[in-house]
Amino acid sequence: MDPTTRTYYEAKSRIFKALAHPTRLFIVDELARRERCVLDLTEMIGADMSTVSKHLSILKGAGIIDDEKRGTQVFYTLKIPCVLNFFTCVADVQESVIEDSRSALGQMKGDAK
Amino acid sequence: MDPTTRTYYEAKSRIFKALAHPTRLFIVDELARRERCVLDLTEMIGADMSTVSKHLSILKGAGIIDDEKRGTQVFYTLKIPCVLNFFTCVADVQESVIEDSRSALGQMKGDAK
DNA sequence: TTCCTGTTTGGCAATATAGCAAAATAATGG
DNA sequence: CCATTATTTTGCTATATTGCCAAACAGGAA
Repeated sequence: MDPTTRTYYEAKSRIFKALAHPTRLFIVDELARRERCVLDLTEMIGADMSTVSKHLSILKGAGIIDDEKRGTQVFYTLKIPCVLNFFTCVADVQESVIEDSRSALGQMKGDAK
Repeated sequence: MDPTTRTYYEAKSRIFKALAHPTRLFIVDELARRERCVLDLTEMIGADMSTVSKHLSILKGAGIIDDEKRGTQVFYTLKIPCVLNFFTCVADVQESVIEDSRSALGQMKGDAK
C-alpha cells in the first residue's frame, strides 16, 4: 500500500474507530432521538461523567456530533444522521453470523455419526 | 444502561471494531472487486503474512467476509456488500470535518483584528 | 468575590490491539 | 514418506484505549 492509499484508509478508519464502542453507539442512537446534555447521558449510561465526556469528545472529534453551550450546560446533537444507516447493515452482518453458528452446529451433528 | 441494552450495543460495536483499521478497510474494498487469496493481499498491503492473516480472521469473525479453501490456497470474498454503503456516509462525515476546520480558520482570521 | 452546578482535563493503572518472527498446520507432488 | 507451498497460530513487545479519580475550568447566582 502506497502512503497516499494508506492515508486514505487511515482517515476512514478514524470514523469507524469513533463508533467502535458500545457506549458511543448508545450515544449516537440517543442523540438521534433528541439533543442531550452530558448529565442526561451520564445518568442513562451509568458511568463516570468524565468517561462520558471523553466519549463525547471522541465522537465530536470524528465529526459525528456537534455541541452547543447554553448557560452552564453543553448540549450535544447528532450532526451526520446517515451513520444511522450503518445500523441496518450491521443488523444484516449480525444475522449472517447467527446463520453461520446454526450451520456450524448442523455440521457438528452430522460429524457425530 | 441495563445489561440487555449493553449487550445489544456490544454486539454492534464488534462489527465497527472489525472495520476500524486501515488495512481491514483496504481488504474490504479489495474484496468488493474480486476474491483474493492471502498471498495476493499480503503483497498489496506490504505487511507480514501473519499480520494479514490475523486481519482476515477478525473480519471473518465479525461475519463480514467468507473464506473458501481451494487446494493449498484460501480465497476470501466479501460476504456482506452493504458495508460498502458505510463508505458513502463516512465521506459525508469527512466532508463535515473539513468544513469545520475551514470555519475554524475563518474564526481565527476574524479574531485577529 | 465566593459558592454551586455542569463539564472538561490530566494522571494513572488495567486491558486490548497491532505486528513481527518463529513454530505449527494443511494440502499437494514427488 | 519427505519436501514444498500457502496459511494459521503462538509468543512476544510496543502501542493504544478505557475508565476511574481528582483537579481544573466555566458560567450563573448570592
